[in-house]
Order: sequence, then structure tokens, then C-alpha cells
Amino acid sequence: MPRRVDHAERRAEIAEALVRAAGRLGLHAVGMRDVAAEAGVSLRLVQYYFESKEKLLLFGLQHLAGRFGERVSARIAAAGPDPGPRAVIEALLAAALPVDAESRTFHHLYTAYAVLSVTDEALAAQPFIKDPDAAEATVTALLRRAAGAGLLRPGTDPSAAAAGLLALSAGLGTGVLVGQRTAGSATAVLTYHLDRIFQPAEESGRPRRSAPAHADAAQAASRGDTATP
Amino acid sequence: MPRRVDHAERRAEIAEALVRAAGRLGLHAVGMRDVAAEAGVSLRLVQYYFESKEKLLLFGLQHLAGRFGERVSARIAAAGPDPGPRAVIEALLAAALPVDAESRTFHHLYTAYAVLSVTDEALAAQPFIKDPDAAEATVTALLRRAAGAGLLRPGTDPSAAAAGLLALSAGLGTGVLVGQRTAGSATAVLTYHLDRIFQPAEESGRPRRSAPAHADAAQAASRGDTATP
DNA sequence: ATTTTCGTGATACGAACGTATCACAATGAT
DNA sequence: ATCATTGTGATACGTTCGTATCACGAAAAT
Repeated sequence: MPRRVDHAERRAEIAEALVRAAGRLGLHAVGMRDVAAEAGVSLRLVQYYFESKEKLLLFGLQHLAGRFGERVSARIAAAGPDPGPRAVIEALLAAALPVDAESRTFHHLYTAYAVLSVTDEALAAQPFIKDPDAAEATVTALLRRAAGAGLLRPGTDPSAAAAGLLALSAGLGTGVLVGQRTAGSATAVLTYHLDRIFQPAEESGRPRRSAPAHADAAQAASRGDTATP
Repeated sequence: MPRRVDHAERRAEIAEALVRAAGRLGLHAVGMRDVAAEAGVSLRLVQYYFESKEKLLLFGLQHLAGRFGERVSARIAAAGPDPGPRAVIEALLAAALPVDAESRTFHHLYTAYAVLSVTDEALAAQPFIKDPDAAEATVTALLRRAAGAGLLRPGTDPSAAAAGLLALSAGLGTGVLVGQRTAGSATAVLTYHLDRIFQPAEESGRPRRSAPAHADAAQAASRGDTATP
């Protein structure tokens, strides 16, 4: 049966299997055999396409980061053509919240990798640690632009606010992940804090694009139940 | 040599050893033999005082939570007699930031446990998941009190702000842990956000107790270097 | 004084894991 | 048509892990 096969594609499939298996069993508990079974191939094949477990893990992380990037881009694109700074930031931050199965796995494994990177220097050297840095730079730039356009409340420091938003989103995500907080409440808290940064929409001319102002929903949902009807 | 021995104390010592070993090797990599070696006892003793690894891990988590609680209390007590709401909140949040070796280990292992709890229901059922809940309730109450005393900026929602602060602190902590952010920058961002919640100090009568207003240090240090001279 | 219980060490066991080896079929090159 | 290369399966190896077993010394109970 051994036809010529696309290595990159094969590796991607196996990485996908790793992500699925790790999402189910936990990254610490997943073994080569689990990945092989999940991918529907033999153990040997996993060994063949990734020489060692460490390389598999590394590639899995990169694969995950790539998929996450695509997800964020898609969300931003879905915010419509030429979205305002707030819409972009909102899409960016919301993409990181574990609201569905896919983003839940993202957050789960990202956190697991982060924990591993504390004691594994090969992982610590990986650029995924620097990804948040890039995200922060992006949000900072966005906020600066918004500040220039007078969209922010006075006295807002774009750099500090950006760092805060990213950390907030990450912290909320973890809260959702461990079941301490619902996805709805996390979103509400996020919206609340965006409202504290962005100037409230003025009631003038054309209807505003974003922020349908569930500012009060924030307090209601902040502690508790999902928004699902 | 076998004199009568205090079980509770012994278990605490072993749990301490577990924490040290896990802080060094990572929670995923620590085994019973590592704990035994770290505690300077035989493998059998670890087995004797904790029947299984799972029980050891569970006890280790509780032990860690206990020590963390003491740390927070000490920080609050160190804020002086009858400290204001802001001082208490500041102490609470700052205690969670990984600024020294001890708090670093706290954050590292807490996060590791949190990740494990996603796939391990025995861990998920553990009350340490609920501890953040209690902290959030405390901060919310504190903020409510402060709001009543007119210490907060108008329009602040105590519940949403409390949730935000806790999540912010957790997120910043993770950033510091993985080396994406320095302890100094995390503290600065935290201070910035507290400044955005609490009313700025009025320049009246007696000198104010807290908040020496390094509000501008926040922007300077937000991206970068430690505060160490 | 004897017996029972408690604390401790040494060592063994079975399972699971990552990795390595061997064999061989299918393909592309010559 | 032959040969080297590539893809794949089956299986074995050595290690490490959590746990279990056995033995024995010291204290407490009788």
C-alpha cells in the first residue's frame, strides 16, 4: 500500500490527532500510542514522521498556534470590512476565550504547554511564548490609534490598557476552563472592561457599528449563568 | 529508630518536599521516588503516609492552598492596622503575583493543578477551584464598601471590577511565570488598573495612607525591565 | 515479660512508556 | 527487469513508575 505520500500533510494529520487526544486525556497523559490510535495509524508511523516524542510535542504546539492564528484572523475578518479598533480588539480577545469545544482545547493545551515550558527549556525557547507579545503590540497599536481618534476615555494609557486586556482575557479563559466561571460571564466581564476603556457611543448621525451596549448585562451576568436562552 | 511520630507533621514535611520537587521538575515529572529523595526518607515512607500517589497529590494541593492562604493573610496584616480597601485588595492581588521564588512556585503549581483538573475529576472536585470564588467575593465586598464610601470612580461595577482584577492578576502572573513579562511590569499594570478603579487621592488634610501614585511608572515599565536598580 | 502495634528499610512485580530492530511490500529510477 | 528507496507493520528492549510484599526493630499495652 505504500504510495508516495505528502509528508507535511501526514504530519499535520498526526498533530491533529495529538491535539484531539491531548484535549481528551490531558497533555501529560497522552502517549505515542494514544496519538497513533487517535490518528488511526500504527505506532511506527508516528515514530516515522516524528522521530521522537519531543519533536511531536513541539510540532503539535506549532500546529496549535497556527490554527489559533487562523481562528483569530477569521474572527477579525468576520467583524466585517474595515472594522473599528474596538471591534478588532473584541474579536481578538474573544477568540481566546474558551466558549466552544475548539477554543476550549486551545486554551487547555496552551496552558498545559505554558506550564511545561517552566521546566522545559526547549519549550521555553519556542516562539509561542512570544506570540502574546505580538498580540500585545497589536492591541497597543490599535488602542493608540483609537486614542488618536478620540475614541478612548481620557487618561487611558494604551500600553498598560493593552497589557491589562490581554492578561484579563487569559485569566478569564482559565477561569472558564476550570469551571469557576461561565463563558457568558467571562464575555460580560470582558465587555465591561472594554466599555471602561472606550468612549461611550455618541448618539449622533449614522448608527454606530459595534458595541450594542449590554453594559448593564455585565453586572447581571458577571456572577453566574450562561447567556444561552 | 521508630519512635512514635506525629503523622500530621510528617505528612506536611513530605508535602513540602513534593512542592519543592514539583517546583523544580514540574508537577508532571515528579514521582514518588523524587519526593522521597527530596524529603530525605525512603520510598516506603511516602507510601506509608500517603497510600497512593493520587492522595499525595491531593494533599499536596491542599497544603499548597493552605500555605498560600497564610501568605495572603500575612501580606494583608503587613499592610498595617485597619488598612483601606485599596490596600487590602492590593495586598491580595500582589500576593498572587510570582515575584519571588515562593510565589513563583505557588503560581506554577497552581496552574499545573488547574490544567490537571480539566481532565481529572477528582482534582476538579477539589475546593481549590472554589478558592478564587471566595477571593472574588471578598474583593467584590471590599469594592462595594469602597463604593459606599465614595472611594471609587463613578460608574464602577464592584462585581465586574472584582472579577476583572482577579482575572487580571492571574493572567499577569502567568505572563511573568513564562517569562513574557517581568514582575515589575506586572505590578505596574496592576497598579495602573487599580488607579483606574479607585478615586484619585484628594490633596486634602492628613497624608493619604496608600498608593504613592507611580501611575506614570506604569506606562514606563509596562513593557520591559524590572524595577531592581 | 510477652504480645501487639507502629514505623521503617530493602526489594520485587507488573504495567506502560519511548525507542529500536527487523522484515517486507510498493513505488520510482535505471 | 532490476535495484534502491520509501512507507508500513509487527514486535522486542530497556527503563521507569506506582504499588505490593516481606522482614524486622522499637515502643506501647497487657
